Amino acid sequence: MKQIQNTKTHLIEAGIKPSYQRIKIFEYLIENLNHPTVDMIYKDLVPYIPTLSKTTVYNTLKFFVDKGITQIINIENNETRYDADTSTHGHFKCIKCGNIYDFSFNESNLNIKQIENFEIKQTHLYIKGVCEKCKNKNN
Amino acid sequence: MKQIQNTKTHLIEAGIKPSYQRIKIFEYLIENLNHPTVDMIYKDLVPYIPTLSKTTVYNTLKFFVDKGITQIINIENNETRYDADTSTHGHFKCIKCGNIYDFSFNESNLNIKQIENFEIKQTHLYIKGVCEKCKNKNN
DNA sequence: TTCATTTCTGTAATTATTACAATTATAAAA
DNA sequence: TTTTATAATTGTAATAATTACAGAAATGAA
Ligand SMILES: [Mn+2]
Ligand SMILES: [Mn+2]
Ligand SMILES: [Zn+2]
Ligand SMILES: [Zn+2]
Repeated sequence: MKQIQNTKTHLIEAGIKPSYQRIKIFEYLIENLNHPTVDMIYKDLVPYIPTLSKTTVYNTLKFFVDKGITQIINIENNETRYDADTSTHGHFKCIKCGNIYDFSFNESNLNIKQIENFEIKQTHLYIKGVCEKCKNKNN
Repeated sequence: MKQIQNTKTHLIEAGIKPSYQRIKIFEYLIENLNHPTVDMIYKDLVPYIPTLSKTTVYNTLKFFVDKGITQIINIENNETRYDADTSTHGHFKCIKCGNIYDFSFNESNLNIKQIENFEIKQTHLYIKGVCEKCKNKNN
């Protein structure tokens, strides 16, 4: 994932006016690449921004997604997660500990025949299973 | 996808007592492989089963998933879809017409390094974009 | 038929998300 | 600096999907 030095500059470059809340929410995303939910972001930030509204978190994330600096990760229904890494990469969700791990994969290796003439915008790959840590624990 | 001749037998083989509702819901799934939502299933079946409850549709689908004869397809958050084809296959969602297309892909080609020692239970791949029909329409 | 168990149903509760109007902040114009 | 317009944030209400739960109905054995 491309390293981001300055949050403010990164927001401006994406056409986003860098308000206090937006900066804090985006910084949270790049510091917590564990694919947090709205609720996690809100609960973790509200002690530092007591006036923060959950609606702002929702609105801001939607805005980030529209502007292309955040992507939505759908693994479990009813829990939308967010990722500041917008590159195409895979996610592994451990069914024991719940952790979500990033991994890279080669999209071109998939060589899919049935949708050859379709226009691809986004590719999402996720795997569910048991991570190495949890596998070793249960032995 | 493996062809299912007799719904009743298929349910029994999966350890599911074939009640009237269960048979109808499963038959709906194999006749409508367009990955319906609970709401679609309910709305389409209730004219034929006037006493049907949406809760039954929810419960039955959960039961089918537990017993391994149905899988959940998560593409859009807030819309859980169901698929009687439990084989590992990909889904393409057209952002224009909303149709979901099945496609096959070679899982073994992925050879992902980062999760080599992880135990894989399920692999989900979905692609978003514009299908061939919609692409041609907009020209 | 009786009884126990399973399945189904309807309603209420819960949770995530969105709509919306009011408030606050920002920044340009006077 | 004050005024004014616009944008961002907030809080509450509304919506929608899902789950909890208790009662009714169906099933199947005793
Ligand atoms: Mn990621
Ligand atoms: Mn499918
Ligand atoms: Zn784990
Ligand atoms: Zn289409």
